[in-house]
Amino acid sequence: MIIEIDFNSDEAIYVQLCNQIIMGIATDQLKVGETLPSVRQLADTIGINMHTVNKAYSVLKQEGFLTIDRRRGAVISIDADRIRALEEMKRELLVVLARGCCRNISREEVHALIDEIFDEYK
Amino acid sequence: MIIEIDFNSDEAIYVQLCNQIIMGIATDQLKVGETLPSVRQLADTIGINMHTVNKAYSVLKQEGFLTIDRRRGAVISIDADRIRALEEMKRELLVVLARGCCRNISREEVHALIDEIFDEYK
DNA sequence: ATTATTGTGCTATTCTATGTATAACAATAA
DNA sequence: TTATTGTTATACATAGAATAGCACAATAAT
Repeated sequence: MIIEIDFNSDEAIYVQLCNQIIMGIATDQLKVGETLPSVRQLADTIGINMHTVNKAYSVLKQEGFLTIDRRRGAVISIDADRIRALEEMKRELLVVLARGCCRNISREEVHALIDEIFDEYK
Repeated sequence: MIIEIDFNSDEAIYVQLCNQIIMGIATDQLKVGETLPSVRQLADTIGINMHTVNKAYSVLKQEGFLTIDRRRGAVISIDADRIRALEEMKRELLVVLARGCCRNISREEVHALIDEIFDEYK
């Protein structure tokens, strides 16, 4: 899987890494059970520090997107807490949709956008 | 309009302020043409520094949610660049929906969530 | 068994963002 | 005239982000 970091972004590198990996899972480019590269390996590939990758992995572990096994390394394994996920999603959507609503983006346009994105996801 | 800041949040105070004001516009609690309190006044009400409020207002001005008039102060006035707003919304939704998709949140559940939120908005 | 690689922990440093604090200025309102 | 406004500038303290180097025990590869 190709990971691209925007070093000019105001978003932290480890956050970008987390988001790209999560989007990789959503698009089925990364499948449950697959292993990610070691922190040193991925850091070398991207050209960043080992600890930055380690932080991303730690966050993903904390959020329940992967487990870290001594033997196999970082393994994709979803801990699907649907209730918490729905609550979190609503909190985030409230902010995102407010911006759109102010710009006169209609309910239908958002629905279309959702479908468009879901078609790319599994 | 009531503004509540969570000082234990990891989100910056000025970002919370921006989001609450934008959500205030979306829920029609703040209407176009209305004026916001002066930076010193609002800072005093919330119990934060003047510059923190000023930064929030500056960001909102930059993003096109209000204009700042010497005479009237900060006035709500939406600069509706729909195309840019749609692009920005898609970028944000890609990240939010990926998290939900991994947690097996269905397309229909998201649509329901969108409707639920839009019912609160204008 | 030896070597290499792994995740993890620790300390340290640099840089940036955030929030607070004063002070000052010109423009406007009272 | 006086008070308040938005704005700008500087300074300081704190926290987060990213890098760097070192070390350790556990595992994999040879």
